[in-house]
Amino acid sequence: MRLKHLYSDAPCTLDYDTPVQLMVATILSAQCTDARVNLVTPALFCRFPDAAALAGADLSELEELVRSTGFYRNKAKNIQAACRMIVEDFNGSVPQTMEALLKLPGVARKTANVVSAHAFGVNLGVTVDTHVKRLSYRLGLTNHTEPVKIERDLMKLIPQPDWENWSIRLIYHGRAVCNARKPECDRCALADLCPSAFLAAQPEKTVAAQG
DNA sequence: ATCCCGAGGG
DNA sequence: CCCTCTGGAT
Repeated sequence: MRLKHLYSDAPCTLDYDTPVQLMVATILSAQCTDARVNLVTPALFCRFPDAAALAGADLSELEELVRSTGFYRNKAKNIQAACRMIVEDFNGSVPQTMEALLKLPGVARKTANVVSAHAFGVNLGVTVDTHVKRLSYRLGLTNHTEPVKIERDLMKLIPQPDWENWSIRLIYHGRAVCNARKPECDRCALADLCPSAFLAAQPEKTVAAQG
């Protein structure tokens, strides 16, 4: 199995003006679809365009602006705290190491991976989220259930010289094509190699089979 | 009802 | 491991 063949027609970049905006949008995307994040970010970044503005924002106004993305109280508080830390400790820029990124409130491994890959073109690791787990399991890329072991297995399959964006591609493919409810095997580049593809005609059995 | 590019805390 | 936080789409 060569992951080189895992090409989706999905964009591997998120179009935001600055790394700070990308980080904010990524925090907002937790347990929330991109479409809804894209609905709130224009007004959000018009009102509070950078880390300094977000750091000084009125918290309740910030909460209202991001309300529809869910978990909005946590997200607003974390975004503001992260931006304050960026202003005070990181010279106004999103830090570029995993160690520093993890210090930002609301940023853990998954968000750090996505921010780094999108904003800086550097993969700090393979993000093993619910989508990547499902995709890896269906494709038989791993026998394991622990994210650390799945990550290790995936690392072996990713072409190392140019593995930038692979973390993102895996997530996106798992979300958009190899999705939980109705996997779109007819537009999956790996369908002919996938032991689960034939179940696509019976989506309820596919989901049940994944446990 | 179930899920969504999760994080933080116990 | 568990739980909580939240709104919206399907």
